[in-house]
Amino acid sequence: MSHLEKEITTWFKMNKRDLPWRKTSAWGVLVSEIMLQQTPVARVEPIWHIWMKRWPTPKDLAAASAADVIKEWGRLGYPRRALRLRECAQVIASDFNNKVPDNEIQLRKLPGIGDYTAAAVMAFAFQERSLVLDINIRRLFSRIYDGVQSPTAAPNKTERAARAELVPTKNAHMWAAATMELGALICTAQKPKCEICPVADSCKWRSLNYPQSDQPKRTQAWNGTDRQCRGIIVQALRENDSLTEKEIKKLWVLESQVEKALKTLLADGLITQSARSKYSLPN
DNA sequence: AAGACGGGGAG
DNA sequence: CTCCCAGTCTT
Repeated sequence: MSHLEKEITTWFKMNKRDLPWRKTSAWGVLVSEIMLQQTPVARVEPIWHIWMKRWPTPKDLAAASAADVIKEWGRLGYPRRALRLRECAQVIASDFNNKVPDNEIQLRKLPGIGDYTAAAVMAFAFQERSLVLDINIRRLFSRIYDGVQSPTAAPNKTERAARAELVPTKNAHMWAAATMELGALICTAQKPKCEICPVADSCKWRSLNYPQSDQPKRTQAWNGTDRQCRGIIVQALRENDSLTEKEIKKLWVLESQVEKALKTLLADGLITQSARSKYSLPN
């Protein structure tokens, strides 16, 4: 075991958070990983508990209505994730005997599961060796090894190869969890806590006296008509049971026709009064 | 390779 | 106000 691995895993055992998805089923891990995509831990926790109680296994979620799924998603953001997670549950229920596949290739094919989530499920649900590269881990290694404050927008081949070299043969899942936790709690994007970091002495960024680097350009959330329409529609879904499966799906499948979908909903009286007043819509 | 896609808490 | 968050999917 390398010096760095020892320091980080020792720190992890002493300082890790007691997160509910660290002691749950593979399905529970998968649900948490989808919810955690671009979404802070603190906001996910309460919703995760509600989902696991209501839909304890894939087939339970597979049987839920799209409207209920959107409603229970609450304010997590990116509500299409909720629909994809439901599709994912339907595939697992029908094609995988209601069991989350323990194979990265098959996981990667499921809707809403990309490189990160497939690797994370392998590590955290099945304790298998995989290359987990989330923003926390990427930032940690960017600083320690590259001396750069912030990682690039997306991992490239070079980065993946370099980080794959670091993944230990034994207890790779703990390496993933520990580096992620260190990135999330100590090696933070803003005001990192270097004075209490267990590997500060090994950090190139620190030894270079913290050179600044531009944050990769993040695409601005678009504030056009379509987005406002989607907000109205989601609002209506949260308050209204009348939307059909087909109508809901149309909102995300036909991205360019959201405004048209909204008009349909208005015409059919499916937009609630509170949504009308919130968005100053005509009655 | 670049954009779209949510929402809210922190500074 | 800007920045950030256990990314994914589509041009």
